[in-house]
Amino acid sequence: MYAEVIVRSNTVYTDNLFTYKIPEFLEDIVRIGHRVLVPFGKGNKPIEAFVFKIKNNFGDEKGLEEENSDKKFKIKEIEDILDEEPLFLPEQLELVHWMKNRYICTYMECINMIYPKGLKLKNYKVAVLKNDYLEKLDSLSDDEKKVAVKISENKGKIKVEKLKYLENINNILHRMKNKGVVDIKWEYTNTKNEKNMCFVSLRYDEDDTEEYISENKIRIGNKQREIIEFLKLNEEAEINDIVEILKVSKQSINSLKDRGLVDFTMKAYYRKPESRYGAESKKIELNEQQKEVADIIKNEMFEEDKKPYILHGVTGSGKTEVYMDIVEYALSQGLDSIILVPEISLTPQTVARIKNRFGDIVGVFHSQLSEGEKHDVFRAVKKGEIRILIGARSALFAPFRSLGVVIIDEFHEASYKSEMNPKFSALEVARYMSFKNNVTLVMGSATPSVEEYYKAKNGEYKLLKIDKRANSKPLPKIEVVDMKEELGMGNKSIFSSVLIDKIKKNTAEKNQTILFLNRRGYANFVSCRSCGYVMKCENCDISLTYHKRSNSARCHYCGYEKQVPQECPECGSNYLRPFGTGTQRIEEELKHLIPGIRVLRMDKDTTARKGATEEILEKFRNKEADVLIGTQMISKGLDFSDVTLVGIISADMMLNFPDFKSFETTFQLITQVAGRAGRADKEGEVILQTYNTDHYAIRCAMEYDFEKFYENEIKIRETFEYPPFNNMISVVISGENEKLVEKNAYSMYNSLRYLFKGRGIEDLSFILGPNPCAISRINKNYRWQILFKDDGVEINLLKGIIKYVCITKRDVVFDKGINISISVNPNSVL
DNA sequence: ACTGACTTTAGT
DNA sequence: CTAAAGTCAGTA
Repeated sequence: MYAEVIVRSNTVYTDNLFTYKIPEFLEDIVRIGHRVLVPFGKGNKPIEAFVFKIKNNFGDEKGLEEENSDKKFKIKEIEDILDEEPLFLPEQLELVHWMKNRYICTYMECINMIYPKGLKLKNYKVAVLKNDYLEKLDSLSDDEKKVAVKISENKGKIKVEKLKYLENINNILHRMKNKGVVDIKWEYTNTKNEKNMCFVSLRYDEDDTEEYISENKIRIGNKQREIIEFLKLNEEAEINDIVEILKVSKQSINSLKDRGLVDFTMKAYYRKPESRYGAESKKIELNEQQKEVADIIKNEMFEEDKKPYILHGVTGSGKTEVYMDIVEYALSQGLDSIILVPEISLTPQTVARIKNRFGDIVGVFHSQLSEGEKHDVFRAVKKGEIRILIGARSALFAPFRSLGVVIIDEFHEASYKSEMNPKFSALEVARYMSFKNNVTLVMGSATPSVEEYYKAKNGEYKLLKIDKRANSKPLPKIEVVDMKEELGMGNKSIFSSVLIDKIKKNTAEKNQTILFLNRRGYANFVSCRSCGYVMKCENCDISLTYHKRSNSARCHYCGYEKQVPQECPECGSNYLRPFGTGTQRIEEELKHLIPGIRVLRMDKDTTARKGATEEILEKFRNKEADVLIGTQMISKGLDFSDVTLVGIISADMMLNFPDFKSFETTFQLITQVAGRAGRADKEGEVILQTYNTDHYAIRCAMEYDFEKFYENEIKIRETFEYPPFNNMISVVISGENEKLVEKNAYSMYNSLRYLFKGRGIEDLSFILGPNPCAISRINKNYRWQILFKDDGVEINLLKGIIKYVCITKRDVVFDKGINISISVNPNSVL
């Protein structure tokens, strides 16, 4: 029998299935999904591998019989299994296979998603002295003798790593090996990054213990006596606690165990990621609309060919309640659920609500967990201790055995597309899972993405709507303020007079206000009024943002920071000034305009510290502030009952972003931010400041007319052949050497042209570029891009050729020091 | 990419 | 002629 495995190595060159023979002793044991140990490479280095397929014979398709094929390879044997049970379920490996093809990445990158590195295989080389080395000692040179002595001091065996401090050690060892003094071997350890706690308890009850002691004439020391007395009072105690409390040694506890007085029980210990979420538990009766939607989904849960659902519910319509109702039903039917949220740290409220409703069976999974913590969560899922997992996109890969429901909240969010390999879209993966395993998929949003809505209209999803708020209040009225007029009336402030008046009034009435601006820092950029010089990052092609507190200019891409000089470095004038508006400036001006107002600011600068987000939100909830100023972060999921006013400072900022999704983003952000107002008993209102009052994204948002916005937007997408009408693939070529990057971009283009020509494709208008990226330099790396649309070319052929050029023939096409990043349907093409 | 094997060069 | 440095190809 043979196994096809994926080997763990961090290169693209070994991204194939490798065939190994299954030794007889493992034939009945090895299964698909097992982690095994295989010898790899010329040195037969022991490495970790994952069993993908098991076959009775091998090479039947390709004619690779051992005898007559000239391309035959020598087959090695699997050395051993690394875990008793297979690590992966077969459907997980199918998913890996699908993702690899879909997102043009390696097997290992996909495996890393379903396998947080809690188990590790460490391999290392050792030098072993041969038994008869003393006889050959005379033939050794001085440095060789030194090494021999060193090894013998180390009981005749040493990790080569530990000799690295000696110069030329590899050559010395090589010579010693030739002289027959040492052996060089590979060894490994298989470590589990799992913690167990050892609990100690008495084997017999109190009286029987004393009887046992006297019967067996056991002599007990003072310390041990203490331990026994302690255990009589405490049924069970963790071993480290006993050591701590009684100031005894582990040895004394062990000796009690050896003499049969106490028992040890090992229990899995899970690193508990701190969970400080406000507790607020109120079971809410679903209203009619909510119930209707939930019932449809619940009734179809066991139907074979149901479609995924898009739940289009206005802000404040209580989608979370619907989700919970569905999850509860699934649970009652023995099915597990995954709930995805955009960025877990931003929605502690949602997490808290779900935890309060379902208790201990709720797990949390997100990218800020350490690898060990992730491993623990997956382990608990596997054991069935977690039945409901709430988390960011990677929570999708949790090893549930009977997954019934996947819910994706705010599915329009960009963060569902991974920026790292595998650059997967959580929506696509969830859809794949729902088709493959008949999972109920519910994707909810107040502002569905144009792409998915288009698919829904084409019947790929079942569209469900909730158009009333749960509090049966109307959506907050949005008032548009034309900032051009304000300027005409002589108001140069960033606040319109209407907004300031409303904030004052709202504060006086003890209500709270949220102000939204999509830019952190104090000012957009620092520029010289005299010569037009703009301060730029030294590592990136980005103008620096002004931060007032440190009087410095910062790069929001790489973190570069520089003091703002007194004089302009170009012309020497002292007219260097910050321009534009950021959240810091809003805070400052607001405090200036309304003395005594209490303001909280929430952006990447104030939430960098762990737990800071929760702190700020908690303060705001406790009404320690009148106004919350924030960026994107405050647009999602926040639910404060006293917020009755929302101000959107500058809606144009996002509108003018050079990306085909910028209108959609603007519409979504306005709708979402506006939705923060008036969520409880009080009605809310929204002030929207803009220079662009006539833009359809703003007009439609103002009227809460999603359909109208969609109709406008989809026409534009169609005209310009953007998604959903085409798939786009972006390949970014980057590196520190500007000329080399350009050269490589062109050499990639030429390879592509050659390959397409070979297939009779002459018209290459579906390839855009190569061009420098819109942000032409990030972190010292120059960036060029080639864009593809699958227009006039079959997507799989396109992918196949990109993969061939960028991965298979990578070292032929590209120079060293060049990075390639491939993204299928990227969020942005900057 | 890494590693072992093979090739060339430098040094006595 | 040997040791060290450089080059190359395969990974089952």
